[in-house]
Amino acid sequence: MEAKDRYHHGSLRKTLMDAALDSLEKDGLQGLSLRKLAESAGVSKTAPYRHFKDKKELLINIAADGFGMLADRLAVAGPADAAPGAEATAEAGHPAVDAGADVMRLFRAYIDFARERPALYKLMFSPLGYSLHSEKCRLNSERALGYLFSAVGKAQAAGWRSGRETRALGLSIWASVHGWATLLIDNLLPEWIAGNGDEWIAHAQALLI
Amino acid sequence: MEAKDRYHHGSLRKTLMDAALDSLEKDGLQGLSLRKLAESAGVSKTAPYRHFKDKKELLINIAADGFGMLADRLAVAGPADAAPGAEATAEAGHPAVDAGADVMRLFRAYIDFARERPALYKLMFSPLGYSLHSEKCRLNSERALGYLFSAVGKAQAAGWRSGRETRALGLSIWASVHGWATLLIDNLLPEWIAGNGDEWIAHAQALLI
DNA sequence: GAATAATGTTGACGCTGCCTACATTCGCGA
DNA sequence: TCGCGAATGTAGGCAGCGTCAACATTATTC
Repeated sequence: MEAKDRYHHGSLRKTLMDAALDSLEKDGLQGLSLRKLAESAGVSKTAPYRHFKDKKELLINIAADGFGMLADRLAVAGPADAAPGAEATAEAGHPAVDAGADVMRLFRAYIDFARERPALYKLMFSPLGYSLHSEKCRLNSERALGYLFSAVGKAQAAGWRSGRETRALGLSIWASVHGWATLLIDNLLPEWIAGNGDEWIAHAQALLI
Repeated sequence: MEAKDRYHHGSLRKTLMDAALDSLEKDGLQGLSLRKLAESAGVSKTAPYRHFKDKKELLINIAADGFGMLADRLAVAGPADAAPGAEATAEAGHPAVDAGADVMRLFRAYIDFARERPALYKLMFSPLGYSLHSEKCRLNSERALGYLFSAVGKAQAAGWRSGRETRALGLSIWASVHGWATLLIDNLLPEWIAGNGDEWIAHAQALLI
């Protein structure tokens, strides 16, 4: 925006991260190259190495942010009593009526996120196993899963599948939602369900409800 | 094995496919390069292009074979009456007792396959969307899923979750098993479940049973 | 046996990640 | 205010990759 001809960029790290996210959305993980990012930031091809040890480290940071975004989404879509101004609905008091509904809302939010940012979601769960090597990745993913697990626990307390161990049920739900997300993203489902709509929900409920 | 100095390889295509599968298991998709495959086959770097249009076409064929292998696995692990010599158990006649057991056996076989050949499994469901672009891929994957769906249908006929639509339930089961497979493969589960053992089964049953 | 198709080779191009050596600028302590 | 070290950016180069075009060799077929 300002003088472009100064030696130091000023905020190259953030610029590269933003550009990487854009590139991911546009061309996928395949099309993301450090050199292109550098060029788009108006900087030489090796400048990125002052901020990231290598390409993998950049991607790990992107993935970590992705888990953060997912966690934020789930937080917003979480159980009513976790959202601000929830006391009202709590007072209204129909606790056990739609016990599974909260879980289903998270399920939905999770998949919405994955479908909005498919390349990012794939990166987050990519072959390189990013989430294991980064503390930030681990923390954010644990936060995201935390919302899911606590919703499952509360739903159980309200009578939904109360017989099962919460830990086991939570992991099963996670596996299920992750499976749906990847199948939807990769367009592996038959046409009568793979559209952009919510037809998948009716099917997913066959197992969940 | 024989004279190595003849101009034509004789079975380069198959050799390349085998080498590709090996490379996949050993170094993952990342480490697979056409040039290395060519060299391991004792052939020049561009020779593979006489048998595959490009790298992607090779991988699509590998993926198609993978779906074939998966289908074979599921066929063997399928409902007892589909296996040879099953009349005996059928005569014994406890049809509805463990209606979900057949589904669970397929579930197990599916995940065993994925864990034995993680790189191949990931390729089969990789970002490139292989299964869509190849007839062989599509047919083999449909065969594999066919076993799963028919097991679900039979289990329903025997009383297991009989209220649900088979198509929806089958897809949900597939999403679930696929989710478990990828989470296990990528080591994203907590240590207390991610071992090589079958601890995951107890957890998966929390949703399935 | 000659024409033709199938198969393999050579050399090159552009792209990539990343290394080493060097240049510029920033920020802090004297 | 100066100067020095740290932070940041640049230039050039290397090896590996997928792929293309041109050419060589062998198999097949009339």
